[in-house]
Amino acid sequence: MSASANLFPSPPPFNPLARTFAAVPPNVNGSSVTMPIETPETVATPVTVEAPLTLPDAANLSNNGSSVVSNLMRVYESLTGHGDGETDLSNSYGKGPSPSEHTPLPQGHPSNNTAIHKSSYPLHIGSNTESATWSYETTDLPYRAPTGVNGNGIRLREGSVSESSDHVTVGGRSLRKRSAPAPPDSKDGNESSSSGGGGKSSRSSKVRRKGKDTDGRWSKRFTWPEDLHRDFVSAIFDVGLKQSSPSTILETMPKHADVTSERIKSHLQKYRLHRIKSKQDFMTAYDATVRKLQKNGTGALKSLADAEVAAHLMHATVHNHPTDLDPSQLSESNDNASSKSQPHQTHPPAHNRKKGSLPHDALMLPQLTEKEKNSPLGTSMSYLMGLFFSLRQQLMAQREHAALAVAARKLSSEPVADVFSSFVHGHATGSNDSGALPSTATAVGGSSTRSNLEQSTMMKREMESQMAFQNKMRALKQQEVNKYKGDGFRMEEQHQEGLDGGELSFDKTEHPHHLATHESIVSQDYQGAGEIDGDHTRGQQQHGRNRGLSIANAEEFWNTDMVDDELFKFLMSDP
DNA sequence: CCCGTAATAT
DNA sequence: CATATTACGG
Repeated sequence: MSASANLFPSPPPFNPLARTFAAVPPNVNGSSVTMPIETPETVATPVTVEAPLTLPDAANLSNNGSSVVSNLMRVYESLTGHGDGETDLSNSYGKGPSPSEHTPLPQGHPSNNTAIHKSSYPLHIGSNTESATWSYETTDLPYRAPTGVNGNGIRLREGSVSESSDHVTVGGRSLRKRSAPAPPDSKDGNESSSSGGGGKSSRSSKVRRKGKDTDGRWSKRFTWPEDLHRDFVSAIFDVGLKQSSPSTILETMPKHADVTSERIKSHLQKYRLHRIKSKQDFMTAYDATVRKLQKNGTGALKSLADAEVAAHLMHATVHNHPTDLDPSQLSESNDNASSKSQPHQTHPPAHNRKKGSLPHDALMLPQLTEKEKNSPLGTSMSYLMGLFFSLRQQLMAQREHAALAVAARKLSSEPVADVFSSFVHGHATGSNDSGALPSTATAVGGSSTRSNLEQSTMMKREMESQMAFQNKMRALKQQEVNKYKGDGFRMEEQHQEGLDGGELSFDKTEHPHHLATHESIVSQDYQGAGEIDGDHTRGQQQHGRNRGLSIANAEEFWNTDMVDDELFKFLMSDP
């Protein structure tokens, strides 16, 4: 009953946003990703998904409210679909399924669930969150509420469903305002503050007051709805954390009545704090684990969670361990029914697949279960998928560009595409992949070093992963933008010149190849989006054995800069 | 006035 | 306890 638990709901990484992206010329030939449908109990049936995305040109990718990040998040959810949440969805919210056309997912897509809360969102893709589970209610108002209208994101107290209709419009008057800081004894009845004395803030309050004692009472305290939070984060991404200030964010973020600079200021503060704490927690756990690993073999591990997983992967990598992380450890999954066979492996055509090496299969994207989605790995997976799709988009776009611009030239299409597929194919899953990703194992026995990370709340988790994600995306975005510049797109040099805003550079990173603790890791991942520093250390470091991007190693993959350099070089390999 | 941080309130 | 709101100092 902890009401508090819901304040910042810790939902699956991302909520399903409508799969609204409508018609996109399926003409997109080329690679399609094959994803095995994997219902917890049902065995997979391969399905090829045409990513139905529309790719605005580079320009569109960057501005207001249409941050790549949030878009991708939607994209992923859409593609992945939230399982027809057997029950939960019951929520009547989206009762009147907005007339909007959902492009039905490619036939056979597991989730044909509906329950989409439509509403116009910045980009064509989006829609609002349909919050079946989380308690907070987001306003129905379309995001950009017509100025003046108060679309309040104010949280509604317990249970009652908000009707957009009734408006508690309270005439301006701040409900409480505390005046003098300290006079120990003087306790002002703050109830009806006299705006007179102490404070000089002549704030035109926009605070709503509780309408009645009865159920529907507005909570005075504003809580950031998930939507806004995302926009917020996206904004940070766009502008860069270090550049982030209430004002900048405010500009970057889609306008919303309830978002004031002060709110942002506050939120930002919290955001930063969380970031720090998360980083510390992670590093601590990571270090600890690494030490253990150095001593005892990997075998000694009883549980793997979060940082431990990372550490483990790292360790394995360094020691050239073929592939470990036996699924057995990781998955404490609840799959009771299916005992042995791992459904996820839908074996395509044929071919004898050797253990370590994969033939030219299509990239198999596991259908994540709810539980998995919440797990660190699952989350990472999500991002990765988003990344993939995004990249695909980019490629398509580039093809078009190329085709148009230089129809004559032969460099029109071919190269790029192949590179991509080779990437996808060549490095797909290692032997272990098994869609069964860990759901953050719970400590076994007594040695539980409960890392707070496990209990992470949305803020935390989302931030962490998003930061990592954002770093990557930022890089990608930047590169793309650079390319599009001048239209002729030559990839020669990327004299990075920040696009709007300033120069951005992602992580400066070093990749000591030793058993690294802190230093290396820290500098990589958690640097946070938009951290800028003068130093542009192009990742010239070679990632020795990193070449194989196995999905299984999502974490590692994700936490490495390899993506920025290697991958891109790979994908966009220029002539 | 804008920001970041610390102190409070909820 | 976590998060939002205010106060305060640069």
